[in-house]
Amino acid sequence: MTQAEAPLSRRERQREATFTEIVAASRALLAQDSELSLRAVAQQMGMTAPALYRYVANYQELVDLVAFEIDKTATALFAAAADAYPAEDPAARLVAAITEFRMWAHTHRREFVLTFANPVADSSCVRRELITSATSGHLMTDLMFEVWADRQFDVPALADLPETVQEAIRTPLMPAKIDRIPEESRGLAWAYIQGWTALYGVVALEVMGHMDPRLIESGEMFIDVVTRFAPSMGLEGDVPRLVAQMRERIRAQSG
Amino acid sequence: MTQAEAPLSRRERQREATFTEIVAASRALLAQDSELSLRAVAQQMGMTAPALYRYVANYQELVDLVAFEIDKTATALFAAAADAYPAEDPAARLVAAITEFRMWAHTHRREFVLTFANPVADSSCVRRELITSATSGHLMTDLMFEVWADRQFDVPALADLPETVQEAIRTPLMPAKIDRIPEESRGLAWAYIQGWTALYGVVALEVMGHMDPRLIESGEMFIDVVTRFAPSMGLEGDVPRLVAQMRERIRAQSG
DNA sequence: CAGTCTTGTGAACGGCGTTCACCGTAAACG
DNA sequence: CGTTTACGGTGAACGCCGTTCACAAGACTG
Repeated sequence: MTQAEAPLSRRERQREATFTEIVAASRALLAQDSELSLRAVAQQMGMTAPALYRYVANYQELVDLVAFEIDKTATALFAAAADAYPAEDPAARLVAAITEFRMWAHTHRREFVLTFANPVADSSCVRRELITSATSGHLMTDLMFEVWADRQFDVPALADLPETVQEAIRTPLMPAKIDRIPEESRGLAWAYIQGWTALYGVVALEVMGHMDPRLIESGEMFIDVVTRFAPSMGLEGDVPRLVAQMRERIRAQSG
Repeated sequence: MTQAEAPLSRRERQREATFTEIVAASRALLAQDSELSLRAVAQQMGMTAPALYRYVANYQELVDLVAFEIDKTATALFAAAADAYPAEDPAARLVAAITEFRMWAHTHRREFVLTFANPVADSSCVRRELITSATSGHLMTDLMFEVWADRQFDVPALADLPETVQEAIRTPLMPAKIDRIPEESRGLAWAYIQGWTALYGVVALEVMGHMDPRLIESGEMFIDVVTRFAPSMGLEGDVPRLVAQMRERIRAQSG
């Protein structure tokens, strides 16, 4: 915004490169299920730990940074899954992204916990700032908006919602691209948060292992949650095919 | 079971006492927001860290032990909250316990994360064993059973549920006292897991801070989740008074 | 009494986040 | 051009952590 073009000086480019290398090294560690530590990251880059403090204020900031980056690349996966379905079928696209989210969470437990189940440090500016611009939130809201544009399902009128909810929706702090939503349908944002809450509940419970292993493996609770939420998006009739779609994706992974 | 009476020898009593002191020291640390570490626990007890290894195999086992104990004492709180309402009003009792759970989670973030949002270590026997006998699960199932006994709301027929769900319900690994449920109503267990998943979603999201602070503070999403779940328990007509009950409890804390 | 088993200790190892003094070198400046 | 400055790195150190191990003192057992 402030800087239209970026006349990155040599130094700045170097610095940028190191930043991305830090993230890459961190993700490599997580991928190979090693512990994420400053020393380990430094070693992976052929540096020593104190050097990292030139780029990051402390350990927590590294975690936040990595979490944000994970969210970004994971979101690309979800988007790709959605793009396997045509724009004319927004319901299938939304379900595809959601299912991909669930599968990703299971194949990337560490990353999931880091990104979505990490108690956001009290007022840690860095994280808050990043969370506000979280990209997975944007994608999901977008996909849900498309479903709404297609089906025009009922959303609660703003006036019917509790005051604090109205405030939260009117000036959202969390990731949401509500600018496309017409004023009279801002209740859609509330529906979005409802859906995200439900989705988060199953997936987190599954990933944390606080659920019957057989239910986790089959994914039936996940399917059930989506199924119960679908009608509120005007998708009653689509439930069978959407369930089939989810089952297929789940089977693809386990088989 | 195997030992009817307990002729606890002096040594055994001493050992038992030390065990409870370990848990107490750990909880004290958590309460004062200190880090939970073997060394800290030992110091709190006037011991040295290695001594703890006489009681606990490793750090994770201490955590599991403490988590189980936290669940136990927290459950007592939830039960007490339920007991503020008469047995003739099982809906109010259930809602009271659930609301208390939510409030407790907020006032005991650390404990909540430790107990309910801790990735259960892969096949760590200790934890699995304890989880199976988790007491909060028992309480909630009981309270929900009472609602069912009162309202006789519809539950899915076992035959209508996916196979893996049937298995999971017939031989539950998770905490649930299903013995009181008549054979033809075992679907109630499924309804219970649905409810727990929804509840877990909001509360975890709130506690982790991955939600608009204003929604967290007002608790409106929590209320919304309960409200949307109530009809499936035959509580459509009770929603207004139950909402009032929740709002009162929430206000009592913040105000 | 002697012997064993239990429960504690202190020292040590390796690893962690973090700080600090220090040093080359690349950029910026006059 | 030379000089100065600031950046990005180092190694050593501090105080934590979980964990191991040899060892000692005490309590039970026969």
